[in-house]
Amino acid sequence: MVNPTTMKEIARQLGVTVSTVSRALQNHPSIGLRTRERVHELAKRLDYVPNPTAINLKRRRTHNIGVVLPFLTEQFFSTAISAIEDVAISKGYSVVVMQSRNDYERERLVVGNLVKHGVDGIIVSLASETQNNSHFLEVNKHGIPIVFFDRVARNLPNSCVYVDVTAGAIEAVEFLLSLGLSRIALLNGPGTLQATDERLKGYVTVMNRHGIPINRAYVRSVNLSKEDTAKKMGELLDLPEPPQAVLAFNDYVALDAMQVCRQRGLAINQDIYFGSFSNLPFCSYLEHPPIASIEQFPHEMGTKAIQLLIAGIENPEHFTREEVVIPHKLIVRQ
Amino acid sequence: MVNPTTMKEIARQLGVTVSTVSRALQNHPSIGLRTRERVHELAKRLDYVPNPTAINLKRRRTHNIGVVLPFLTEQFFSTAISAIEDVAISKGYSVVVMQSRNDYERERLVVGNLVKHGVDGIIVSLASETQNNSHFLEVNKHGIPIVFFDRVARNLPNSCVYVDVTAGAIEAVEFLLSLGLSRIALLNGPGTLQATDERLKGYVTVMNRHGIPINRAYVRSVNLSKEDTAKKMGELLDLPEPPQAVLAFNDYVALDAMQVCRQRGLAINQDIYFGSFSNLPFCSYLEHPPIASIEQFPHEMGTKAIQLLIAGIENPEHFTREEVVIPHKLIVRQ
DNA sequence: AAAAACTACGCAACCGATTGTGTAGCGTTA
DNA sequence: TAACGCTACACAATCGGTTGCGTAGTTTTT
Repeated sequence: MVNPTTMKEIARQLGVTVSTVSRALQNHPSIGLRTRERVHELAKRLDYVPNPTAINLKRRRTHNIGVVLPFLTEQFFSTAISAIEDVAISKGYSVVVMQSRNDYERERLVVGNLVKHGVDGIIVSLASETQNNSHFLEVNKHGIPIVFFDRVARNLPNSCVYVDVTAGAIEAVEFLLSLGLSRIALLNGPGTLQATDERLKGYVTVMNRHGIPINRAYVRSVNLSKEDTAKKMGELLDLPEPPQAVLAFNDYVALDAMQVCRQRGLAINQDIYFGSFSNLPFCSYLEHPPIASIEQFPHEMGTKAIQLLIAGIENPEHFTREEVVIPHKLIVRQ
Repeated sequence: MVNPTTMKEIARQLGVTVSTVSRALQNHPSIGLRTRERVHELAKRLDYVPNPTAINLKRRRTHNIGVVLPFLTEQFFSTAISAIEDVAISKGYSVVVMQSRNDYERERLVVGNLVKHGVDGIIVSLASETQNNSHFLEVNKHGIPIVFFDRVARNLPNSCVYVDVTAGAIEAVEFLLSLGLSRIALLNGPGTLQATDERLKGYVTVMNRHGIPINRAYVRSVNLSKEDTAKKMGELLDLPEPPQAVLAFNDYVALDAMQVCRQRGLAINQDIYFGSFSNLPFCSYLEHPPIASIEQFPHEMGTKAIQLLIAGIENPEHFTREEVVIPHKLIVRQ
């Protein structure tokens, strides 16, 4: 069953040395034509597959790239990974995935695993609970390049790829205002996420710009769980003057919030409007989707992230920190 | 920047041999307490991380598991991977993902990559276009265990995990009939997929059971692309006597087909009903979801698949082919 | 006090490749 | 024909660990 065909075996059967076999398989010019042919032939007959581990040991490279993100099941991330995997394969790398589940401890753990595992580089989208970046400093100390995407840590010396969420939030809020909706709530993400601050900043900017006083009760944080979103949305609706529109942290939050609205008999895009981030593909199947969503192009983000990472892996000497801002786009639905 | 601290370096600084360092780090009893402590101390000071590649080479194990499936972006698969990754981590393995994009050639390629990569085992959900399994025989020849899940190849000597789709189809069709709908169409998958046959078998079984003649025009195959689904659904609606209900290959097909219906002014769950497979979570956000869906429990499938695989990796001598049938469940909505 | 038994390491082979260098054997050149 | 140069391999170190076995030096046993 097992097939431990090694160069040594081929060498033994042919009465030559391992180095000859190695060179023959690489078509090294210093090996005679006859010998080369015999080696290739026998290798094929014995189903020889070079041992990648041995080669990695010699080359001090594994051609493995680790990817750490909150949830594989969120389409935003699976789309990004899909793009990452695509580029990786085309460049001869493999992708090792680990999910943090938005849990700081688990993020530490899996990042450590990747280092122990011996990846050549790591791509990370931060867990929402992460407030401490020491585990990444650790990775840097080992000379393993990191690239952050979407949920980035801009205070670290690593490259990152993200969209200008503040600008996106500004566009989204402006759009909602342009519909004549002035009572706009913000169902924001957890305070640990930079993306949360940025959305808030955009929101505040627009409100100020239009001289609309900010209603503190309209601004709420959710921990991204369905339950918390439902609770916070309920609180918004219970307000004496409930919002006419809600800008949600992302489509998942929007959907969960919209469900609460429907349960209370509110008609989406009529009694209440939603704006959100991500523009997830399945929203196109909804009869009443969020009226506007900021597309963040996860495919492009993933692609850019791995390109930066591979560049960093293959040219460590020319490494320079880069911040790539992927253009976002306001998608208005029907 | 780079940190190539090796045992050799530790040994040199401490004036002992590498074997002593190795044993000290493993807390081998034959190493004196004093020496052991000094080694541990220095190792920590130098940020020593054992080189996994070297260890893998010695142990002839990489603790890597390859997973090949059509699309990471389909929630059914990302849920399965998520479960796989979870178990993998808890057992000390890492997951390398590759998507086949339902393309036979790409499947061959990535399976080959995984072998070259040196994974300890592979989990596969077949590409819809795959009609030839020689690439898996190749893998078997190298003694690398494989476990198939969901889209399985039952003619190979490998274990597999799947749901009884035929039984699911039977339940779904029976349910549609119980609603008084007798003109039921089947928007099936590609003929290369075993799952397609099984759905057909279930469909035929119920129709025969109820003495309903099978209308050949009601049974169509789609290649799972949105366009093809739209085309075939359109053809169904153009029939002189269009179906009252459609059993779709999965939720994606159902959604694409439903969209065509809506565009033609048909009300879902009123003018036409849909049954499908997968019960994707986001269907719960739809106002008019497919009335019934067969839940296939991707999380359980993934979990079972990797358990079988790891068992096969760790006890190759007791390997026995297993076919695990995960119980499905008919979900009726609202 | 000599033999036996430990203790605490060192030595060296090994995992499966890659690669720099050394060298027979043969044909060329002068 | 002796010196020289090629061709086509072999030898051996190396990547970074693991592990069986051997053995000084010390302690325990008789």
